[in-house]
Amino acid sequence: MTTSTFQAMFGGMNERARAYHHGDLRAALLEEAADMIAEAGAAGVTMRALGQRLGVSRAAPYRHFEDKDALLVAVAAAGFDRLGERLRDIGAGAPRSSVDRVRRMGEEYVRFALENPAQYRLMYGKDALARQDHPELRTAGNSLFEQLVEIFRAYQKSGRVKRQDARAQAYVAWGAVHGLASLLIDGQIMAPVDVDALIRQATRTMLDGMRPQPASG
Amino acid sequence: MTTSTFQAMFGGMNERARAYHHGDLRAALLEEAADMIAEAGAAGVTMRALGQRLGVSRAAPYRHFEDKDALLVAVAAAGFDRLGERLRDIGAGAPRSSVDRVRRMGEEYVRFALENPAQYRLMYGKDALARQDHPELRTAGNSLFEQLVEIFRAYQKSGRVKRQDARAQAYVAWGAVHGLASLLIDGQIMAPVDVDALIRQATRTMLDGMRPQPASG
DNA sequence: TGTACATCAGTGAACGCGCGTTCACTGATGTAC
DNA sequence: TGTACATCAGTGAACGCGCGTTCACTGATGTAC
Repeated sequence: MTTSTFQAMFGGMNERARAYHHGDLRAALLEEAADMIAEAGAAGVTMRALGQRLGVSRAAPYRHFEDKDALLVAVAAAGFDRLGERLRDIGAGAPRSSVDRVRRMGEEYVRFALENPAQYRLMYGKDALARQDHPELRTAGNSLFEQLVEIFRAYQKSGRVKRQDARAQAYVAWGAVHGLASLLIDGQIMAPVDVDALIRQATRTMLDGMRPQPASG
Repeated sequence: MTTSTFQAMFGGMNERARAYHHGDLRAALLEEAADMIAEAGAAGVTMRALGQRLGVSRAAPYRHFEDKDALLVAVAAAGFDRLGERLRDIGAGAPRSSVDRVRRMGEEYVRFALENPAQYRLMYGKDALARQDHPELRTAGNSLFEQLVEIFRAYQKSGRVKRQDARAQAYVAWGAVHGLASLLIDGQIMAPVDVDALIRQATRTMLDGMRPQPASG
């Protein structure tokens, strides 16, 4: 049974992978864990199932990660990197107006959450707090936020946004997209809704609210 | 040991409560569960500890709630009721401008979450989705949202907000306060921040962004 | 006012489950000479 | 080119834990007559 599972899983791989040593179990663990998270949430990841799915013993993952938490931290950190890259790509894309660029980034942020709900929760949910003592995760999360602050700092130069503490602006903007993303992935916003339109409206509202206002109550 | 715990817990209560029958175990369970949630989150509630803390056997709670989920549903529903009441109180308070009223409601919403983080998560977190098949919870949640939609419908009459789908506006506003609340209670917004100022800025930005705009890009 | 009885709200012991993790081990690999 | 050996990455069995829940039971309560 172990043999057949093994063959089924690695039949297409090179000889090396078939051997006693896996080849690159660490990378495979990260990938498989990300898949399990996508399928059943972070709580659905068990070290036992993880080994089994890779055709490896239960104890094998412990050769590569100190414990389950360390594994989840690595997956979450990878998520921060991916999201950061997607936002950077938009910033570096074809030249557009600065408002447009920031708005697109906000929309992209929500889209990332919708495409990777469980991983997003892993990155920003309450349990992420308990993992803040892993420096790897803290760094990844912080640097993504600093990226956001930089965006607002640059944005202020356009005159399309109030000149005030960019950090506070970043928090407000982050709150808006994070809130919409959370409501959507947690099933709080029900069926007959045009999600794309809602995302656009939310980011637009937030940016409009940050524009320098003519004197008015 | 059981005896002394019992006396310690009920020493101050009337004779009835000391007896074999608890008196009002159902209400006591709800209250104690809410306390446990506040202390250790919803995941920290165990049926065993619950019984023990009330000086009652492990099995006793099952006389009043079909299972653990039913108990949590009841606690969450109570949360919706409390939050709804707090928002209604503001609406019914001393007359103010309509902007001011809505802004205060937004701030109150975030404050509720900050004061009851674990219960708030229970109400709106991902596991709430799995409990949507309990009609009690669904109703409580929906009616709070409808309350929010009504607020925007009334608010539109003031001319201080764009006349458009009040439902979509409600989602956007909800997203903004929910996002800020979530970031705060999940520890994503770090220390040197004036939380009250941030809450004010976020609700204000959101409402400013909803104002009818003079023609402009 | 007294009694039989149905019903209700407890008890306490136990079942069964899935989990993270550890342990002594063994096979494979790479390297020094 | 061959060999001894250290090291690394696996194995598989087991430990121990806390949990939700069930079960047969018993004491307390309320009610019909």
